[in-house]
Amino acid sequence: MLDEIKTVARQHLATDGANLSLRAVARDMGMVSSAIYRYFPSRDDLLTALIIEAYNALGDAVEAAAAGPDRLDLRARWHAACRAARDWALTHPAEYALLYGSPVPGYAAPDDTVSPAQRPPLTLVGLLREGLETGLLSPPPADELSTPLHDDLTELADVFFTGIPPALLARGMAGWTQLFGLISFELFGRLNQTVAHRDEYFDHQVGLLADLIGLPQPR
Amino acid sequence: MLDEIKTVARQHLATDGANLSLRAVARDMGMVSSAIYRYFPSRDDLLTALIIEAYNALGDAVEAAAAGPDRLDLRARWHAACRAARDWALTHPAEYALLYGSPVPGYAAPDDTVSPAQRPPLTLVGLLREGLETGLLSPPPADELSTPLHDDLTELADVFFTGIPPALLARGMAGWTQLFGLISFELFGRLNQTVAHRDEYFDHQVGLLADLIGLPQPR
DNA sequence: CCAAAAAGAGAGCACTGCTCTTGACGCGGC
DNA sequence: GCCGCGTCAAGAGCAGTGCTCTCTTTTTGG
Repeated sequence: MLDEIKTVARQHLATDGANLSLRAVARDMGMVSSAIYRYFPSRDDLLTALIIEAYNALGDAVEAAAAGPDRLDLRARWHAACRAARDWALTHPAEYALLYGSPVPGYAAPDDTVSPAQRPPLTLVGLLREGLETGLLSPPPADELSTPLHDDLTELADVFFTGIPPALLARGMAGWTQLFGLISFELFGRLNQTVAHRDEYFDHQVGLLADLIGLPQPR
Repeated sequence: MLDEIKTVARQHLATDGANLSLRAVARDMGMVSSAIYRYFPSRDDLLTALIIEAYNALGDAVEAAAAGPDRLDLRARWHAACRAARDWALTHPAEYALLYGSPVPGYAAPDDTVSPAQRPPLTLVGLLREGLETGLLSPPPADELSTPLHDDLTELADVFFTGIPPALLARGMAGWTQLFGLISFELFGRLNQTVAHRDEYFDHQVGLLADLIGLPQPR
């Protein structure tokens, strides 16, 4: 029953975006609107459930893609992970917008969402750690960071990304940011009448970021 | 009168986001809701007016910042333009979200918005053109692009960015994308409990992008 | 088989965007 | 002076929304 509601709600998400209507969902299920409130105490709780599911679906896709290629071919795994994120976003645009679009006004994401939300960036940075451990990836010079930023990122590394030097972490975050920007621009129509070959464009930009991070070229 | 409505609407935008209420705006002005419709035929038209104003405000800020430093110090101008965009976004978060957040469901941006929307990226790419003309910037190797992407970008350059070789244009677009991603992540709370020194973080990431684009270090 | 628990139905409140009709002003021509 | 006309605002009304409350039906368990 919970699943049925979520399924119908996902369909409405595609057309109505974040302001989907509980009453419309109820109508589609042949129920009366008040009956939904037995399962989800409020509309925001329904949204939260959808958000968590979406984060996990995206996380599954990215993690699976990153584990696909040869473990030592970091560049292939980086590309695969990025493509998986983009593919998921293109097939689930409304859910992606819910996750990474403008925050819904008046909606504060509860704590249950933060752990699923961290899965995609964690896998990307996981590639960096593996690169360091296998010696395939050499960290950028440490002196390129200002002191306060250095401290911020070492602390961040201690909590989430153990063993990543701050300068490399900054570049990893740049990659994650850029990946998000690329997908958002494409999805939100910023590439319309601009770039026709979206796949090639995306791959090229992801490759540029791989260069910036320092991922080695395949031999 | 039009201006007064827009001013009040901007205030509501800050709290209610994209789904601001015409009736609430009218209440604040001591009018009845139907009177607003004499000035804006629909809520979407009000949104459009706000969007155009916001694009122009952002464009003004970015253009002014890019013209501030020494004309030949491309890197300083790049940093200034990026900082201006971020500053504007931080002081006008709701309007930024309206421009670059998830598209409002059911709302299609009319053609009046595309020209103001192009001002920020045009100024950024304008820096690249000046760099080429003054010889301060050397374009990346042309063979790093696949053929279809090369064709796309040369065509795009012909229309909007005359004189920019496609490989450089791709890097400029990467910069624009990254700038958008950086601001969005910060504004949408993705840096909470992660990076404390936001200014330093932003500057560092913008510097990384400047490196990728090939902007020369100041002497 | 019958009581207890769970699930749905329905009415209602305050709110939304939007339309239509009605009434109040001010201004120029006769 | 007064009549028409265009501009403005007001009010009622329609269909929709999230949410709460009460009441009835259905299902379940001992």
